[in-house]
Amino acid sequence: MDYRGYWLEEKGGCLSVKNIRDFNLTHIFECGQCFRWIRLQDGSYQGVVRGKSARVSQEGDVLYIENSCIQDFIDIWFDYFDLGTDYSGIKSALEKDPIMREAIETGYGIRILRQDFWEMLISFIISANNMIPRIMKTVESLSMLKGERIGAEGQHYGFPGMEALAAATLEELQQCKAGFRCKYILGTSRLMQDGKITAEGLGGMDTDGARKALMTLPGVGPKVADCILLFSGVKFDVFPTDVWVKRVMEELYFKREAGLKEIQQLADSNFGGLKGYAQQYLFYHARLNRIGMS
DNA sequence: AAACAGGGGTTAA
DNA sequence: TTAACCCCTGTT
Repeated sequence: MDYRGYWLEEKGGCLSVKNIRDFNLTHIFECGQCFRWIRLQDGSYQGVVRGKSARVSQEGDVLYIENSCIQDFIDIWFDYFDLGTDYSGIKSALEKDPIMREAIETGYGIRILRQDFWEMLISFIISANNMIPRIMKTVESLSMLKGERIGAEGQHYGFPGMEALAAATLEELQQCKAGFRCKYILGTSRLMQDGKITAEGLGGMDTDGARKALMTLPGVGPKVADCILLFSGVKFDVFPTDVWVKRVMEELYFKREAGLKEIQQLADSNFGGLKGYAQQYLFYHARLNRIGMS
């Protein structure tokens, strides 16, 4: 059947989605936005989304989702993979700049996943002063520790809810190897229980107000706040600047060392409201080509 | 084999 | 503005 320009078929418990454009699973899963998708030997990816485990793969303009059905596509995948957004338009708006043009060529299939706000909040607290393989291990063990068993054989775990983490002890959380970040996870979980900070609430504020509100939570500084806003789809006019983005901006735009403030200003004047997307293309480009190293 | 360097945001001083 | 925080990986 046709659903908003995509052709859907169910075959033997596998859903195929035809006519995907501006879409590459490697670009999407390796651009630093998510921590729960693992690349398997055959190039497919295994992950957990909204309390369900899934395996996805891609051949050209067809996306395959195992153990999924048309209703799941309508309920989950269309939104999760941001399939209602025209990335060709975003890319051509950004491509006026020759440096961005090259970054987009590298990561042409990037999409910003619409991930769960709570999961992003905790995941990016864990990401501070940390590297991706370790963040993935910590998120996984936190899920095994406090999340619910899911999957056909119960071999996977959903991301733990706010109540489960708020009720944990510091000693319990230390098992997931988050180190000094454990006290931030616990502190933020307990503060969040009053329900004063929500994705909807932040979405209604201006971007700077939303960032400041998030920064009242322990373990959330400016970079982590911007990641949370961007990767949960609350705000797209943020430019999370980690070491890789700093390096790529210095190497390609400034041709010198640059401070965080001037990087933010340049991103704003060059990319405007699309700077969140620009950051993703630049991050992927920088990491893949090790820009700014050596 | 054991010791050490490197990586990486936020917080508190 | 700068040191301390924690743990894993890679190198000596």
